[in-house]
Amino acid sequence: MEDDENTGTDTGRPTARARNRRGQGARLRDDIVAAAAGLLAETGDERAITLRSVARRVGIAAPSIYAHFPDQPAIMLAVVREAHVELNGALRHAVDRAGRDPRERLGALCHAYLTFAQDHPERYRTMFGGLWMPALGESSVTERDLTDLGQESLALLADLLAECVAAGASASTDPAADAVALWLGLHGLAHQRAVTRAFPWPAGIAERVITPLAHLTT
Amino acid sequence: MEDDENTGTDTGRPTARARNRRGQGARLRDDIVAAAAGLLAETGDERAITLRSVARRVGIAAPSIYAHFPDQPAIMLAVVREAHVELNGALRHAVDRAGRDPRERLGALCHAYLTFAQDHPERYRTMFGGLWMPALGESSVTERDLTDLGQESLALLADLLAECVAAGASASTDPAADAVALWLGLHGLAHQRAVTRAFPWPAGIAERVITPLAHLTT
DNA sequence: GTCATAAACTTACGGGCGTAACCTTTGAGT
DNA sequence: ACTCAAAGGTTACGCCCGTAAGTTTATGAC
Repeated sequence: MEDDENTGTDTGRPTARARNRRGQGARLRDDIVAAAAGLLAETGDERAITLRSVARRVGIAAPSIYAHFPDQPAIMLAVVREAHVELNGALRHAVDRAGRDPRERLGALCHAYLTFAQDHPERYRTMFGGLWMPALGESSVTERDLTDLGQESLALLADLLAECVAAGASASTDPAADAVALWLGLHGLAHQRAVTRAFPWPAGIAERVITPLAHLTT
Repeated sequence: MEDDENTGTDTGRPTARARNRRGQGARLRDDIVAAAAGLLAETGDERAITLRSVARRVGIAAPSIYAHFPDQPAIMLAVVREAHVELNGALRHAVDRAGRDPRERLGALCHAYLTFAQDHPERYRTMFGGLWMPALGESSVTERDLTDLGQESLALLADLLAECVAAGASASTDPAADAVALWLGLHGLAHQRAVTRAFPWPAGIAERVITPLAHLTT
């Protein structure tokens, strides 16, 4: 039936991959991460990211992953790291495009955050859903690896909020702490949107969250 | 080595279960849900809830679950439903104990919500994390089953916020919509706490979220 | 007592998974 | 030209999973 040489085991490798050059072994690492990210985007289910499925997609044998990742959680961590880099880039880009008014810059940041989550729900869920970490002690991923992840975007948010305070656009008395509160509101909205598409959202829910939490002056 | 009669297959049934009486077949259903909930609480990983693991814990054979649940997602839904009932009970209890001052009643509700999430992180994650639903079209669980789940507690929150407005304790102009915003803030905090224990929480983060979102008057 | 039937069991198949142990290709340096 | 290690492949073991098909047990109505 199949004219292929599927003689025995599960070498379900559709795209035979060209072997890398001598020093280029690390390029496979990036391909593995990209494949995992693609798998996540297509299936929307992080359970679909398994050593074998990733290997199949890359076009390599499953054990070949061991040379680059000790674990499946390690792959996850790499995917999440990359996603955070992308998120931070999108946030910075949005802030830069927003001009100089601190209030508009903060608004741009918040909306870019929400847009990112809405455009890539499965990625957002994986970044913050924390499902792949319960087996933490058994995996190669440490707790520090996780806590450091969101700090950059949070710092960006805190900076912009402080800008708003300095410009008189926000009445916050503790921008660093209120930035956390604001982020929590954004996260709640972003996460819930990423989880259930069907929810009776009131109109203008984003502003209803952002304006009070940022203590924006009317 | 094992003096047990493990003759062949995986009937790893440690606690031989007494067969139910004629009309009491539905009691096993409750036991299944309880076992799944226990499994979730102990492992903290909803992936650990599988047909076979649940069956092992109940003390029945895996296929016997089919008589009560068509799916593994169906078990999940039952667990989440029960958890929501429990949450609503806890919220009501807290509100009742809080006396008559609307503002204190609202505060009690919010803190009870956060406490529930902190006391049962894995349950909270499962209730709102939405990991078990990606394979939605393939399972017996419909989208309606999910959207209806949080409505009761949300309605309770909206009622209390309206009470606060009536008593002059809140400046909200649209309690129903602001209740959603307030819930999102609570959810963001609760979820993040349920996901990562290690996070640089500022002091009084809960009030920092609740007070602005509820538009509480100082 | 008998006996239909609810309640649950047994067996078995096919598949996916992680990973240990070993083997092959290939290109760079000599 | 030859080697040798990097990069990756092969095979295989053991485990767990969902579920289809048929079978046993014991309860309660007659």
